[in-house]
Amino acid sequence: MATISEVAERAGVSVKTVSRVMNNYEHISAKTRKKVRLAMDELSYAPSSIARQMRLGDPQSIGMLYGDPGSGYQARLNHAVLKACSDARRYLAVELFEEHDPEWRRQVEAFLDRTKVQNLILVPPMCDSTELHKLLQERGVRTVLISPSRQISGSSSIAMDDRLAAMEMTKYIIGLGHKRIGHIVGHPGHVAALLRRQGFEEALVNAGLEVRQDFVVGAGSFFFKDALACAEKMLTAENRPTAIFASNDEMAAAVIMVANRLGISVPEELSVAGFDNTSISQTMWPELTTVAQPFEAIAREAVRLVSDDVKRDLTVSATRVLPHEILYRGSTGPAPKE
Amino acid sequence: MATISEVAERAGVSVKTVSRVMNNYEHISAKTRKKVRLAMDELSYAPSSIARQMRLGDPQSIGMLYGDPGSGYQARLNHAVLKACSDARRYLAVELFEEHDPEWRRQVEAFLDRTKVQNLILVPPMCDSTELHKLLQERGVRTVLISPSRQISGSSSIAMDDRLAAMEMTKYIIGLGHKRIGHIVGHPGHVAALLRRQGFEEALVNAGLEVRQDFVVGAGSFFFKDALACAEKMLTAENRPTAIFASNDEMAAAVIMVANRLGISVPEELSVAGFDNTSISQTMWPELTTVAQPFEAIAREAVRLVSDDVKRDLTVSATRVLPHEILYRGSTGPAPKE
DNA sequence: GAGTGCAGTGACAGCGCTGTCAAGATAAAG
DNA sequence: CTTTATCTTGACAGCGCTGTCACTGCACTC
Repeated sequence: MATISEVAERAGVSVKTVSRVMNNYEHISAKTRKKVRLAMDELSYAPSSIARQMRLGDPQSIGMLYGDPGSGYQARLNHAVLKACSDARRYLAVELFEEHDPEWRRQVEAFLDRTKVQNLILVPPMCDSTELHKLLQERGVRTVLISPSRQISGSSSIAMDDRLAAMEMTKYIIGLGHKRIGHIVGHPGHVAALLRRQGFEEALVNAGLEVRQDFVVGAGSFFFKDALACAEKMLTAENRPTAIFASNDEMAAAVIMVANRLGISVPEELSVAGFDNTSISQTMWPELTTVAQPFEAIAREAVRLVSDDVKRDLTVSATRVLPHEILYRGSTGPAPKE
Repeated sequence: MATISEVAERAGVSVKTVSRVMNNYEHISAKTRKKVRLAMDELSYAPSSIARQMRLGDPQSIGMLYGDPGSGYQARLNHAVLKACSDARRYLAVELFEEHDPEWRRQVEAFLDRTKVQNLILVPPMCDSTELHKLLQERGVRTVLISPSRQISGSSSIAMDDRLAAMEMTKYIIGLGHKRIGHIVGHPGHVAALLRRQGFEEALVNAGLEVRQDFVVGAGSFFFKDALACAEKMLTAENRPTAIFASNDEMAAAVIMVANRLGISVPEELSVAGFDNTSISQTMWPELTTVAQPFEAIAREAVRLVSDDVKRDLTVSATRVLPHEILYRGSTGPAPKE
């Protein structure tokens, strides 16, 4: 409601000075600053990001390319970014991005033109498109990548430590007494899937357990449907595993499904663990033990990174790794007695 | 890239005239109009919605309050609205809305102030908040409701015919030869759940089948977890149903889960149908027969409704009902022989 | 006491667009 | 051939904000 000039009038200063206070300009006397702050509070003034953006490319504006939230992961992430912006009182311009659309280039350009966004948050899979990065670089748009498969020079990125988390999860399962543990591998094109597998195998090796190759299976995707066959293969094998750690929640849910069908009870006869803490993990019954991606923290950090403080002199691309958490829920339990 | 003044220059007219052409102003000579159009095309000009919004409340701008997309329904709907705006080249301002947040009022007001949005698309459950409507009315914001539980005077709304769809689905199941059909009721606070139940019962009655009250159960929610018990109750009953129609996909998935556990094969011994066509319906195996909400059409219509053409003289609130579709997939089949 | 430097502030313009008003052009009317 | 009504167009201002530049003090120097 309140406009900047009302604040200025109330504080008895010029409009420009109010602007300076807002943007933490250096050369402002403490007294003036306080006066302005007070006036702003009294009028509960919030700057209009619209007007800011108008000033040809407000460096404050944030954009996000929004993929199809078909997967729980996408949905959670999009939501988290939205929330982080909302909390930070930052305006988020959202644009749909359809990978397969041959028009995507035009779409993105139109988006940038319309919104004059200078900062873009890119989530998977958009963050791995070389073409997209080239376009953005040409246009001088700064990007922050969330869990990219590889570094892009000039972009900082934020991720969690998939390998470590997978290791911890596996260690936990081993700690429950399990000896025969299976893993369902995710999409091999995603680095995350590889890292999770690595962490899994590493934990087994560390514990002196054998890595049975017939217990590390994957169907080339992250999908429920494809995981069904993998789970079936493992669970009908001789000396079947007593625990299965899937590369994501959806596939873990498939394991539970198959176990149900085969009359194997979870967690009594089979422990199941997933990864991501997406909605399906609590939809299932028993609820899935899983790795909680720090979605909220990741999003908050992303917003922070595109903010003023962080100078863009980093030609070196920094990666920030955020801590995860393991959620112990009903789908895992002590290994059954032989 | 191109700005309005470039277009004006190229067309040899004033900036204002270009603006008039864009907005389909009446008194423009055909010749001028054509010239301007041509110049716009040549420069592939797209108006900056930012600048428009700046002109204090661009009536073109659309906003949306964005709920937690935890459920597949929410995610699909949000995505569809986003896509519709993108296709219509309309700028969508998105704001998170947390029902339980005591600060919601402030949040929404700040959002409206910041963005000057004049049109708001409201999806469930936001579209049913009396408080919210009061606030929006005070501020003169026009709203379009998607699948509201009840009419709000002054707002037009868009919905599908839940009752009819449920009837059709049930009729289809009956057509497959099923005689004992169960229904899992959704959240009784949602009108959709009630309508679906009505449609179900109506179809049974029409077919001369008995409505067994022990086969119409609900646990007061739309959740997977709660549906498990309902399914179990029905499936362990004597003379169990040979088909179960759940009020949404998530609960239908739960039915499949329970069936698996009980060694009842789907669809050979039990047909299962859901509602909504959310992602879980294709995540499941067999894939769920379900009612496809016309998400895309609903969203497109919503965008159309907030557009200029439709005058806001409708003090009467019109409801537009969009056609649904039934998706026949693997989870339903002919009734087993007795 | 005049010169230099910088902290602190404001006047002004302009981002891309549209509402207002008024002028010029044309058509209809007298 | 004027007068009036109507159509078509442009000049101008201003939405809320920030970059630029220029100005005022005051603290130092020599």
